[in-house]
Amino acid sequence: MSPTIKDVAKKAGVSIATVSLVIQNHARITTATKTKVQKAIKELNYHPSRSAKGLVTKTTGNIGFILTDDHFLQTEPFYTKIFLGTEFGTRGTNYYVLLATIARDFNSKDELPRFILERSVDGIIIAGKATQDFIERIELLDIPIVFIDYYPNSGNFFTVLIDNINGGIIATKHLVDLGHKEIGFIGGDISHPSIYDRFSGYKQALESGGIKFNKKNCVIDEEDPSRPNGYNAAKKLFAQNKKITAIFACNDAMAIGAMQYCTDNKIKIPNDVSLIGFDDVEADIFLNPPLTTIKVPKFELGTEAIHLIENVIKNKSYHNKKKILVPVELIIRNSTRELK
Amino acid sequence: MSPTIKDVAKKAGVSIATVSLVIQNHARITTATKTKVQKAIKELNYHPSRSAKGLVTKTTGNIGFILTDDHFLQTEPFYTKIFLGTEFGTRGTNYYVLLATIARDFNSKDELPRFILERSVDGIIIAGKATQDFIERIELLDIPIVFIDYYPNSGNFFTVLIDNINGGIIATKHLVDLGHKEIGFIGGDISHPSIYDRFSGYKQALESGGIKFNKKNCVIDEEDPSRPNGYNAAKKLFAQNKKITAIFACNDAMAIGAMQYCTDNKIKIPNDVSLIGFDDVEADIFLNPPLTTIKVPKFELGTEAIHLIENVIKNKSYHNKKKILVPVELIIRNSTRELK
DNA sequence: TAGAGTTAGTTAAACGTTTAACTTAAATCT
DNA sequence: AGATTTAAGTTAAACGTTTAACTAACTCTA
Repeated sequence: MSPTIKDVAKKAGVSIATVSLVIQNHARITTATKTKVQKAIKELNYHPSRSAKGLVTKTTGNIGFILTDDHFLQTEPFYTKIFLGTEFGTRGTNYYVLLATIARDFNSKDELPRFILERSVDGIIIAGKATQDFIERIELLDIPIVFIDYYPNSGNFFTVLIDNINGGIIATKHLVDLGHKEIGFIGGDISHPSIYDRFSGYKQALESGGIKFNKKNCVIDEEDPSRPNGYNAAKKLFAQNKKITAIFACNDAMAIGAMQYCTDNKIKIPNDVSLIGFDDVEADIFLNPPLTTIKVPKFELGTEAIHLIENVIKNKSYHNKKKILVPVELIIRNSTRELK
Repeated sequence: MSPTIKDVAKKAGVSIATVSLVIQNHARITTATKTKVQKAIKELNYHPSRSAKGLVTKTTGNIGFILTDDHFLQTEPFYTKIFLGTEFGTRGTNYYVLLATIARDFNSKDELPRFILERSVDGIIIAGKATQDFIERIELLDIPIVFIDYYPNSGNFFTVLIDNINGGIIATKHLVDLGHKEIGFIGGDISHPSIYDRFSGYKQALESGGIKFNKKNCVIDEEDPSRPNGYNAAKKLFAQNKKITAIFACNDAMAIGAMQYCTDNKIKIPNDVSLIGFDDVEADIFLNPPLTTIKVPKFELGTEAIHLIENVIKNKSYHNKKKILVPVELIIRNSTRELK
């Protein structure tokens, strides 16, 4: 049987309360007894029982991670990386993270994830878009929530966000710096704050570069930013403006689709048109040519979310909701080049 | 505050023991009181406290899922799918699954995953290869273990496996049926039972087809089955035998690498050579041409593992270790064709 | 009809922590 | 020196379940 706090107490010659206080490194304990107890803990290889602790503190030590199921059907393991980041982020803590997927179109008929119904989590992280219906039901529960790469416009939530505006700016600026003037933007799901912000960055950089924004250079009506939609968007874009010499795709999936379109239509990248994506997914370097993109530190988004929710759980009172912005980085590969 | 078993007992007019027995649907309870209690549970929206239960039963309700970290750096989300399958598999159960990654070269200096050290799991699932060092340390712990897509040759473990031999057979038979005679095999990490078995299937099907096995048609010395290694293996293969008309790659990643090699060297697929992979990853359908492959039901591997470990946990005594074989399926796309 | 057996439910202890309230001894103050 | 404060640790109750042992009410059986 595993040793309990009693065994430690006996071995160290103190009461179990003292052991408990040492574990929480409470100020009341002298360093002398502290070391004594710690020694006993080491020697017995003691680990406190989570159940017993949970019973009295009414905590579970778990954090729920929620994702819409469609993300796992995608080729690009974007949110998977983020999830992995959360797992890594818990290493210094006493938390475990529990994953659950919900339907992309979660609605009133759907059940909440089991760990929520059973109150098996102390807080939850929602990555990517979730339906309003879902968010509203979760909010009623009075459980700490942190969003990643999304925030509902219905309130002021804790969120960790990609610096999409700046990403949009540096991506576009890169093209401008290369001498391009007719710079297209292709995007999908423009109502998603991330896509919207990338588009904003695009417009800002254009303006800073003295280039007038032109609606004809934009295709933003695709339903979501997937490869096939990137293909379609590229087709539409060239139909709207034949003189395009550079394209900024709102993410790498669409960029890959656009690249496919170009290949199919004898448009050489980067000779005829430069192409830049956003996200930096693994597939990028296997493309022909390897894709220039904006690197999103996916892993970090996860670790930041853990730190944030930890704080939110600790200070329930801490109500000045706040957003954490994770910086992005330009990765120049071979799909962009100077305009001749 | 959440309702407790006491609230339910009071509402139903029974003792808390009765409520507990109803929850476990113990035979001692009449249907009358059972329904009475269940009604109270529903009305109060009662959910038993996992901590309290865990404290007395010495269980945690968690299952650990262990994966070497390199899998998450790969483009193909193979094990991610399996993990997701386990999550799905727990829906009918009372388990949660906790993910942890370990180093690919885990050795004596490395720490075991936290949930193991803290005894926060009732059983663990190990997906893919793990070092002998890791497995040995885990075994000492006397905790139920189930392997997925791997098994150490040091013993007789519970495992859920892909039917790799049959997969190798049907893949090769497909090529044989198309009239190919000079059929290459490219593989990496041949010491991995999955790769080894696919190779066995290849040889068996060759024999059944009346084709003599030829070492010159095989490249099996790549370190692991990745895209770049697929590229290299294809190069070696053609260097060994120019007359190859079909290739069976041990997985899709290598097939994709091989396809790249062919493209770079003006070898047309499927006109000049037919190519078949193994796994059926998302990327396959975006390839040019889309890849014929053997579909591995990744999701199912996960759900099967959950069912298996559930049983192992339940019947600790059940020691006739057993293997579950998950069937595979031939998916014909455009990378294979009849030999002219 | 008494006694034994069976059935359906109850009682109470136990699980391993945390923490408010308490104790004791030492330090500080007047 | 005696009273008061402070410091460091202890005591004991509480958290919400499970389950062995018990009880009371029936049902048989001879």
